[in-house]
Amino acid sequence: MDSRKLKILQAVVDEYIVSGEPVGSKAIMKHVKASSATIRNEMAELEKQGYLEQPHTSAGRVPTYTGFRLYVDTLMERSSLSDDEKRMLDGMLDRNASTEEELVSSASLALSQLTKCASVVASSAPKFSLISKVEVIPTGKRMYVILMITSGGTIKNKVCRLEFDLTNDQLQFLDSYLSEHLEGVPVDEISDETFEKLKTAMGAYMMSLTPLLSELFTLAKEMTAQDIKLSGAKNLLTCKDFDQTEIINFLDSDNRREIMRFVDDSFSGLQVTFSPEHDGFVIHNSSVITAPFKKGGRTAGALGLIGPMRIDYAKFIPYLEYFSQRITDLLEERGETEEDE
Amino acid sequence: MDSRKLKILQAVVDEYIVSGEPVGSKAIMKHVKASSATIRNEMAELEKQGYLEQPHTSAGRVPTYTGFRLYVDTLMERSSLSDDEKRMLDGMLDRNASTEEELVSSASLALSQLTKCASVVASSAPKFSLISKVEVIPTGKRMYVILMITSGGTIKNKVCRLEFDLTNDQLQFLDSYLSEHLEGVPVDEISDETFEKLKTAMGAYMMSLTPLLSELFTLAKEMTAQDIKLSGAKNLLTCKDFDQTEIINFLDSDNRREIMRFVDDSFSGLQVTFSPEHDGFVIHNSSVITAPFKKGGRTAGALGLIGPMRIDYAKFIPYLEYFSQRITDLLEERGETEEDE
DNA sequence: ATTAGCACTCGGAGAGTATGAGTGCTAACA
DNA sequence: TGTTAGCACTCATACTCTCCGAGTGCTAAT
Repeated sequence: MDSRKLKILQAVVDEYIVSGEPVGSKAIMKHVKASSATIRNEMAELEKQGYLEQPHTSAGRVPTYTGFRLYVDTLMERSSLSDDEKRMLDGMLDRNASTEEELVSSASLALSQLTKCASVVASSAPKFSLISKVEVIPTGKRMYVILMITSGGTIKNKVCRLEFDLTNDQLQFLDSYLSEHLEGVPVDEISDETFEKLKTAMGAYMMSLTPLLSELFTLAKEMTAQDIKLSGAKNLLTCKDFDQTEIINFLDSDNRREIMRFVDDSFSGLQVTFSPEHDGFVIHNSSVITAPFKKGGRTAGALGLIGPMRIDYAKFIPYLEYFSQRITDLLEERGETEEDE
Repeated sequence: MDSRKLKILQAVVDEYIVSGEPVGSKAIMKHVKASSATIRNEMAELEKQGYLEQPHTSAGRVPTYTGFRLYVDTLMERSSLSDDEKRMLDGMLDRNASTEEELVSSASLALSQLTKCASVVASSAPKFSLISKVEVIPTGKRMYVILMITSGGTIKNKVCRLEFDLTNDQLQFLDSYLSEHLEGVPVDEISDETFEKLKTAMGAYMMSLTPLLSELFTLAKEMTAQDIKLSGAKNLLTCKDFDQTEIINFLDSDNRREIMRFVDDSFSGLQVTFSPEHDGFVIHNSSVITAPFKKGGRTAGALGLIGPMRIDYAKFIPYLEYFSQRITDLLEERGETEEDE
């Protein structure tokens, strides 16, 4: 493809990103040394090739999804971060966060504030992390709390209401059995089979303990479930590129699944995807940028940005990259002092 | 005040609630035996008295806040629930909920779905509940989890990252000290003084344990903090009586405080308040209905509904009352089988 | 005191018009 | 042959104007 045509396409996208309105041939003259007539001819061809489109006959051109794709993949010139910017981004990260989750959340919050978009954190299920503690604690009559902690530092608990109170015997047996057989086991190894095995191992206590075990089992499942957290979702509402009712529906729906779909395969590296590439067009006219972060050498999750297709890629992609790099670094630092996991 | 005038006011409000548009004199004729001219005269007077107002000269009348006040306080005819309705409401309540929180949440969710409004739950801080368990659990290097459970069944935990690892001695000492001196203590008795006392009691361990204690202390504070949960907030966005940007701002702001303000004094009984009565007009044109529920004879929280001023009071107030009654009953039933608290 | 009748008001919908940004095409030019 | 100036054409947007009708207040009759 003609190099001038590419330049024109780039100019159209650049211009469209800042203005949000169809771009005419005259506006392009600032970027490309050619007359408006020439540019018009080229734009007509770019339209035939599917990179641009006209909302109506007498309007300027708007990049199509294919146009954005090309722009992001090869045309765009990423701006690199100034030291000032780096300092600012660093300042927004919560370095005192005591958990990985808090650290990543702070990055997500910062992103959503800086970009006025929604930001998402997908903590990949720490499948490789081990159960470091399981405990059943009686609280009030017939009420029990199951507590589970992993080596990764995740803590979850579940309240369980039984039909009958447990005897001390039962409780002690359960407690010692659980600590002996579950602690040190990778969370993702808790399967239906382990559940069955556990049940039979209870022997005479089986009847009374089964409800507790089943709760314990679902708790373990929740542990391995990939978690997703959205921040700044409200920003999407005020973004005029989106259809408000569509956004409301999106926020209403349980969007975890929806989001997961297009965050999932981003774990290998920075990635930009557009709504036509997301199954079922979750939000029309949107794009998603994701960057993975690592922990102990393995991808531990991803940081994402959900915004309109005309988001300022050149500026925000570096933000995202910087955050994911810093998170990786910080987790590394910490990892050195914790040998388990 | 003239009885016919009251009837007319009632008719205007009734009509306005269903239509959402200014009500003309002709529409009132269906409800009041009088000619449109008579009704017009009366309406003009009601306007002078401040109960009605006209958006513009040639439009019908809209009730003012004062009009709504009078309507809700004395005019309105509450519909009573049919058996079918009761069954439906019962069905929406999660009777298997293992915690009070889950139970009340299910009611709140149901309310927001039925009314297409936002619903709020304010669990009054269970000040009278006791700490039934405090535990410090090591997880990974320098990482500790503080776990606190109250007799009411609330569980909270906090991750704490220390500068140095604790010795077994320190940990054991802390654990036994905490269980001895904190378990059985009402959560709201944990004050700055207890914190100081705790610190000095640590003796030689003080230096190393203080960070943990301070986290423990904030955890206890969080326990007594009144909690508020909003469901169906999105409904407010689609409600055409509200200014969208105002709603977005409201959702953006940390609305707990805002909401608390007008839920707080509702703990004595069912109550309807209007936005002009809420400090700072949190949302223009809104009204809030709240109903308290009890536990062990004491008010334990309130269920609330946030909607437009033209919400269907006659229908929804009974819903709210029914839910709060059922919750009170269910908590009572459970209370009987749990003697503590 | 109530009501029928009437003139008046005013927001909102619809039609017609002007504007101007932007196009495609043609013909001239380097 | 690729580029450009010029021009006629298109069409969304904004604006004005008019009409309509729901609803009012007032007056005079009941």
